Amino acid sequence: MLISEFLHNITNKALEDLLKAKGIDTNNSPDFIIEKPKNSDFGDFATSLPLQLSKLLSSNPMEIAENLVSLLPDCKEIEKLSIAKPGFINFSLSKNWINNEIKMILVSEKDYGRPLEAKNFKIQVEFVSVNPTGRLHLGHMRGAVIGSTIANLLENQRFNVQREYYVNDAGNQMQIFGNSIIERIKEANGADFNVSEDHYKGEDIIEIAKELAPNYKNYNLENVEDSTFNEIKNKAKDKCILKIKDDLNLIKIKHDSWFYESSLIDSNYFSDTLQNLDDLNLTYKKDDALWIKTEELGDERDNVLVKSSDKKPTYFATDIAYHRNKFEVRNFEKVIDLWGADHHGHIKRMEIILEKLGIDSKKLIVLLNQIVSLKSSSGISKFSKREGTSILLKDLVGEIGSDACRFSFISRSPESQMEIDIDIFKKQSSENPVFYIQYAHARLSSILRSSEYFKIKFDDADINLLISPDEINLIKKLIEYPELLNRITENLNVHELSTYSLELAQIIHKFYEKNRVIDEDLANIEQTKSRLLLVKASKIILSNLLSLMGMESPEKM
RNA sequence: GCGCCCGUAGCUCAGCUGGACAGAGCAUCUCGCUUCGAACGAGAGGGUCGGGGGUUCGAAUCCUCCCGGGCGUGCCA
Repeated sequence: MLISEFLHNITNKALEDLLKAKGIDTNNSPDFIIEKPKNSDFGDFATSLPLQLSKLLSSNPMEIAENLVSLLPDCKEIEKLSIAKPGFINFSLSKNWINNEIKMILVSEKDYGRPLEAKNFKIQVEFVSVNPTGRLHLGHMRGAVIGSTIANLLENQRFNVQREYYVNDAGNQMQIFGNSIIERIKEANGADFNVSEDHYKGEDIIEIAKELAPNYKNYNLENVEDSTFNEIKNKAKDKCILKIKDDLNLIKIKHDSWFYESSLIDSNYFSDTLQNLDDLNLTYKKDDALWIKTEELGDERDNVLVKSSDKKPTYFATDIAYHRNKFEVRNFEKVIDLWGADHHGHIKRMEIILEKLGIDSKKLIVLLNQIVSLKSSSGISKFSKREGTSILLKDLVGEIGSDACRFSFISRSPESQMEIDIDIFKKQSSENPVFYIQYAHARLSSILRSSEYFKIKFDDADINLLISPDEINLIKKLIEYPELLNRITENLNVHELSTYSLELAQIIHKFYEKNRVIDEDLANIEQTKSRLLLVKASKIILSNLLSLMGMESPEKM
């Protein structure tokens, strides 16, 4: 159990006792939190419960605080309880308990902060899911990095996690993609070509077309037959997906599952879903199209499921089938989708349809990240795949590296709007805070190498010798780690990982500057050993963090 | 117009379900390497938390109204 949970439990017990003594129904007891105060003078944890109770008990918060404290049990975890104006209770943890945590870090290593047993709970994290109509660019990185970090974290917390990429290969964009490829093949083969407004214009498209061109030298591609069109489109799609996989690989992302939109149609699961909606009396025909009655379910308007023009399903229609499949066929107990903010209007109608299909929509969690836009001296421009004006992921990673890229996106909360000035972005990458964190790791590694060189064994070191402010600060920061992981598992705010990493690195650097670890004077060997223990524990936590964020933990830099 | 999101230091951003003096990095200005890595540390300056009301013992955080920006409001995805 987390220490904050433990403190909450005993405080809650004291609260109930207090209310009973006053003859108040315990059902009225307020929710309260145990939190870490910003100022460490106020102990390791604190609660403002007495302030919250003031009205209910109609008495002075300071008195309530005293009463509550008197009702709290003596326990080995707590060193000191105190009250502070205007009505806080402050908890200081016992040295003994803290020392045990440090030992736990050293024993558990990668498993520190993880639950002991695997959770039998299937979670799918679906992220990236960019149309296979070109390579990934800067605008796609945000969701990719956040999604992969969430998946890493949930896996770390022993959920049964599947990382999925949804391949939108059945829609209109694929037709445009196919047409674009064919024009570029014609171009590559020296024939007349016609790249218009509606075509994808990026270098990546030209590259794919060039690879395919030799196979179609003797084809007349002017009025191409459906079969040939589909053949070319599919070959180009496959090549494109391989390139997307290469791109993802560059930023340490590997999906477990690639789910094709086309498979929903081929397997008749899509038509089955339509039938299902029809059975629920949710669809109707109008203007030669098939509509769904989302307005009466609370959406802004009704939506089209099957288009009149080509009798093909809309994105929304196949997405209903896709999400139904996640829950009904594959039995995920929770699904986390990472979408760009331009999809936010899509959430509500998806949820109401899921409910109609008998699926608890709370099982679907959609995380929106705000769209990334490019800023330059000429103003703000958008990433446009169609226009090919984006900055390719592979180029950016090649220039500034995966770790700096990942950190830049992890460290911002998803709802913050990013207007990236690419020159500043690149410049900041060279001095990216990730290097500050990694440098701390490299320094710790260096110390441990020295200890091996001097053959200093410190398994039996005495943690009680760690008493300087820098050492205490470091220890306190380390034992926050399980609380951090627990919190992010709940709120999915992975940018807290980056904030914590920076704080930890800072404390490590301060500790390093002021406390020489390896003292060559043998009279101080016990202190050397205890500090080595702390160094090792710090390195474990730092390395775990970097690993969760998908970054390297360098032994040397 | 309507809906959702955002506005915190010169710049990029944190600030965890309201909590105890508004933070970090970069940039600017000082200072510190004969000892484990100076990709570091110590210190200084810099903010009416977009603005006005309100709720509360307490508001950057909640409510409301303005201002400014993003996204959505397709038989695109």
